[in-house]
Amino acid sequence: MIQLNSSSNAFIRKLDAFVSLSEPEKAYLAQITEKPRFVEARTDLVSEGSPPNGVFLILDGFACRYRLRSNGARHISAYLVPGDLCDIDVALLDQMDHSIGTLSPCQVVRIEPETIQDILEHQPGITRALRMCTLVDEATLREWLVNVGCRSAAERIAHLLCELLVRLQSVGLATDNGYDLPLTQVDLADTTGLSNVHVNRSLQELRRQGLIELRSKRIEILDLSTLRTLAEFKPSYLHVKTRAAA
Amino acid sequence: MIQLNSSSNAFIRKLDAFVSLSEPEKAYLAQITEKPRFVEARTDLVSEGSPPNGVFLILDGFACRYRLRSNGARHISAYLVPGDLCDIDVALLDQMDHSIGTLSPCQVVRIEPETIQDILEHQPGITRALRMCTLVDEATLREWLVNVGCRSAAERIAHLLCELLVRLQSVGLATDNGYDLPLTQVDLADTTGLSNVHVNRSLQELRRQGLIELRSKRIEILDLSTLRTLAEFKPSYLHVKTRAAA
DNA sequence: CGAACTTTTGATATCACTCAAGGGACGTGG
DNA sequence: CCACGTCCCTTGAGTGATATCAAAAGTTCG
Repeated sequence: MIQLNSSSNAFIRKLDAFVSLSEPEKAYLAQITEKPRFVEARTDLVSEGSPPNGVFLILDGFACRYRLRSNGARHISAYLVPGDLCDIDVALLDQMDHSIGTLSPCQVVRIEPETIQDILEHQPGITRALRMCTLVDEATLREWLVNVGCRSAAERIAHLLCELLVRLQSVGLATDNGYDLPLTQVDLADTTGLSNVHVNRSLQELRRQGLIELRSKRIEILDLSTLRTLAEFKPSYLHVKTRAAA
Repeated sequence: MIQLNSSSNAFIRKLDAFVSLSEPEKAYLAQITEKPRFVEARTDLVSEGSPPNGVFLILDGFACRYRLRSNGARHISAYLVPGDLCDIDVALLDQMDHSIGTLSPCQVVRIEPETIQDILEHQPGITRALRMCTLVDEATLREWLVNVGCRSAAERIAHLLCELLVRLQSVGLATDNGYDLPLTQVDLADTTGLSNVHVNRSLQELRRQGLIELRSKRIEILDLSTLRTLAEFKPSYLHVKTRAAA
């Protein structure tokens, strides 16, 4: 288990893992993130079509980027887990091309455009870490595209579960093999491009093979090695120093 | 037809459309991009696993980002068309998590890390334009994910064709309804997550409906409005001032 | 003119979807 | 504390879109 510093939070831990922040940098980040706001599940933080206004940082809970099709179908294109920040350059655009909403109850900080500007101008270390975050977000998006584009249902789900294990471990929110997963099967379906019925059956298949245990929003990965092989999961795209090298 | 300035190229045209470059900025970019290199089709510019070294700019032809699965399957996660530059911050990472290769014969410029550094430090206007390019690339990736995740075969292909029309128009390489498309049906299959056989049948379906004409690497869109409706294509994610508003 | 690649066609197989309904779990109000 | 509603998970049956395999026809290019 990663030992949590009381003055730390998921965001600081995540950035620190990328660039080894100095104490003043940590203090700066702690000050910015000190008053999180509670947001209920299934609430939009940013809506498609609206002008971007500041940037959101998730400190607890799961949020996502998503789009709605005209037939009502939702597609989730990214998860925002604790420590994740939406794009720092988003102010350059005149309107959002997707929405951001919570999936579970969340602790959220909204960062003002002026603060972002201040970081970009006067905090090179933090800026560097944030740029790396953006690159990793992009790599993750590419990985999801590959996932949906050419893997079977069970493989897609397995890949997603492996990815979340690494991401949550890197912010101290997962044990060696398990983590809280506050998503419904419908959420997973909208993420993987499958129907909820088929997600259900694929999860059962993973359980039947003894790879995972999943109930009441908690997952334990019973056989990580086989699950990784099945999903062809190679964590390098996350650019995290994994504790257990693949 | 967009009238091409002889001192201009696709890259300058693209950036200029985002931020209205000054003459000195255009001159700076012209100087950087003055000696393109010819690269044959199906050649890697950057390989997965290798450390990034400089950044590539496509001035003519089609390239792509792709990954290979262990079973040999390829998935294409982005097209690089004339004017497109791969990520300016890529030097922050220690190794590439995907490959970049040409699909058709290309004119390519390699930009040194020092040049990128110089731009980021001393060319705020250009930097701003490049940051917008990155945001658009990310939005495009999200759109592709939605495409593969929840559209039918014909819709996916239609969407891709609509996107390319807008992107190529923005750099003066498409007429109102047509452009050169130097891709094989296998390339399209690896992009859309379909089999090449099914791409072929879907293209026939689009032809049969009188929506497109496609032969010998040239596509004419015969009924753009219907094609857009079919694909549910909304070009806002490209953040381009389209000549024909949707 | 032949070799290699690309597109097209046909036949069959399969994965995943849809529709429909039953069974839990959880919270709320009586 | 029970009754009820709601949301989520699960199961079954039937369907459909897309994959796979195989081979023919067309194209490109040295």
